Amino acid sequence: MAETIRVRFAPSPTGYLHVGGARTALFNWLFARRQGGRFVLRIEDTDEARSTDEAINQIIEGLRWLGLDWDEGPHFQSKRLDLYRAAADQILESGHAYRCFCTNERLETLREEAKAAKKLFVYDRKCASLDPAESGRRAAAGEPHVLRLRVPDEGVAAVEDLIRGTVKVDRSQLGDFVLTRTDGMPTFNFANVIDDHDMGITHVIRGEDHLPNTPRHLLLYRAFGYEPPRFAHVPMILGPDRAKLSKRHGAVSVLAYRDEGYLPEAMVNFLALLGWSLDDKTDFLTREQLIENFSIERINKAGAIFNLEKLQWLNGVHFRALGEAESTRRAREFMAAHGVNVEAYDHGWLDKIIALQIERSRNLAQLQQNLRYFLSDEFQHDEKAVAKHLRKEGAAPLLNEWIQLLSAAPALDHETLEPQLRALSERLQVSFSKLMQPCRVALTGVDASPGLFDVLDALGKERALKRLAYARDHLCKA
RNA sequence: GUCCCUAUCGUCUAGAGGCCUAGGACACAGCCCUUUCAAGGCUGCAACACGGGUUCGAAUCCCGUUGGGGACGCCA
Repeated sequence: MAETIRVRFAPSPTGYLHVGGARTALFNWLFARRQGGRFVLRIEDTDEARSTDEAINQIIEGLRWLGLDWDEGPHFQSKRLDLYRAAADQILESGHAYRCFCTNERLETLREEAKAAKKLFVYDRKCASLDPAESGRRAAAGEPHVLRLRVPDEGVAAVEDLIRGTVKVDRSQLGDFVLTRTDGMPTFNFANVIDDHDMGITHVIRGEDHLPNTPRHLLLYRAFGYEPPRFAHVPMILGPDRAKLSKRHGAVSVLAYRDEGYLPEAMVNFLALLGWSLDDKTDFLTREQLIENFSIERINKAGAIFNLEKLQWLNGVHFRALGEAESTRRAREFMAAHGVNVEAYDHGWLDKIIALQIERSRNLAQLQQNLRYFLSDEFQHDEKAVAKHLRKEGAAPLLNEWIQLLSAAPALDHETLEPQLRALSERLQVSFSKLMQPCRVALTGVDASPGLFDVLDALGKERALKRLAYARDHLCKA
C-alpha cells in the first residue's frame, strides 16, 4: 500500500501572511489535494519575543481567504515543549549533542574574528570536549547553557532535493549548531525536525531560503535514527529589483490584495504560476484544474518576480469567468465591507450598475471607485475632462439640446434615444462622438465611462437632467 | 568574504540533443470593433548572459567566467 502523503505549512507568526508564504502554502496544499494526502498547519511560535496572536490570526485569515483549508491543526509549537524537552534529553544522553556554556560575548568575538579572517563562522567546539559529569554538574548548578549537535567535521552532507537534485555541502562548514536555547526553548532547526517526524510529514515543501539548513536537518534525523522526509525547495518570490520580496516593495501581505478587491481565485491562479506552469499555453486555471494538474516536477528552479500587472489581468479574467450573478454578489459584499450602505439601494439597480463597471475595473476597490457617480450625486468633476469637453465654445447650447431631448423622451434606453441622437447629430452637423462626450462628462465627471445610454438609463431622467443643468450653468464657458 | 542555489523576450514561462527561422501569456505599440473607456479580435516589438568543450548536430549535456539570489543567529 502506498504511503499517505503528509505535508505541512509551518509559518512563524512574526508578521502577516506574505505572498511568498502563501505560495509555499499553496504548493503544499495543491500537492496534498492532488495526491489525496493530508495538509497540516503548524505554527512555529518558539520565538516568544517576536510571535504575536495578531500574526496568527492574520495568517489563518489569509489561508482561509485563499481557500487553503488544512486537515490538521493548527498545532502550536509553544504547546509542545514537553516533546522537545524529551527529545533534547534523549539526544544529549545518546552523546550526539552536548551542553555549551559559551557566552554570547565569546561567540560574538569568534564571529568577528571569522569575519576579519574572511572565513565562514563555525563554532570552535570549546565545550564539545567537556566531561559529561562536569557538564552535568554545571547545568545542575544552574549555569546557563545551550545544547549543540555534534556535527562530524569530515565528509559531505548531501540533500536529495526534488526540485534541485543532489545538493552537497561540506560538513565542516555546518558547525555544531544550537538545538535548545539558554531559556530551554528549542530553536527552529530542532523543533522543526522533531515536529516533522512526529507529525509524520513525508514531503517538506518550503522556500529556497531553507536549503542551506537542510543538511543540518538531515544530520538531526540521522542522530535520532529517524527516516527523513523528502525535500522540495521552491524558488523565492522576488521584488522588481530581484531581491527577496519584502515590505519595501509595497503590498506583500496577502490580505492587502483581498482588501484591494482581488479575487482569491485570481490570487491562487497567479501564485501558482509563480514558479510553476502547466504547459506552454495555459494561464487561466481554476482551483480544480490546479489540483488536477499540480506536480512538483513542474516547479521551476529560478526565482520569480511578482508581476502585479499579470495579477490584474488574471483578476479580470476570473471576474468574467464568475458570471454576472456571482461577480455582482462579490462586489456587493466587498462594498458592504468598505463603507457602502448596500441596503440603501435597490438590489436590481445596484447589480445593474455593478455589471456596467465590472469589466472596466481591475479590482473591486477600483470598481467601487468607478461606481461613485452612480451611488451619489456628490462627486468631483475631473478638471481635464471638463476643460476638454465642457469649457469651450458651444458646449452649453449642446447641453441644452440634450436637456430638451431627454425631457421629451418617453424612456432613456438605447432603443428610444439612439435614433433621436443620430438625428440630432445630423441636424447640428456634430459627430456622434462630439455629441456624446460633453454629456458624459456632465453626467459622470469623467470622459471614460460605460456606454452613455446605459449611464442615462441607470441614472434616470431626473438625476440626469439635474446634472446636465448643473454642468451647463457651472462648468461650461461663460 | 565563505558556502549553497540559479541564469530563455522588460516580466511570468514552454523547451528534458535534431520538432526551434525558440512557442504562449502579461506589458507595450499599431489596426479593427466603437458614443468614451474597458472587453474582444488581428498584427507587431522583444530572449536562449558570455567563453570553452562533448556531439554529425546544443537553448537543451560538461567546465569556466560573469550576473542575480539565498544562507552564514541562542530568528524562522
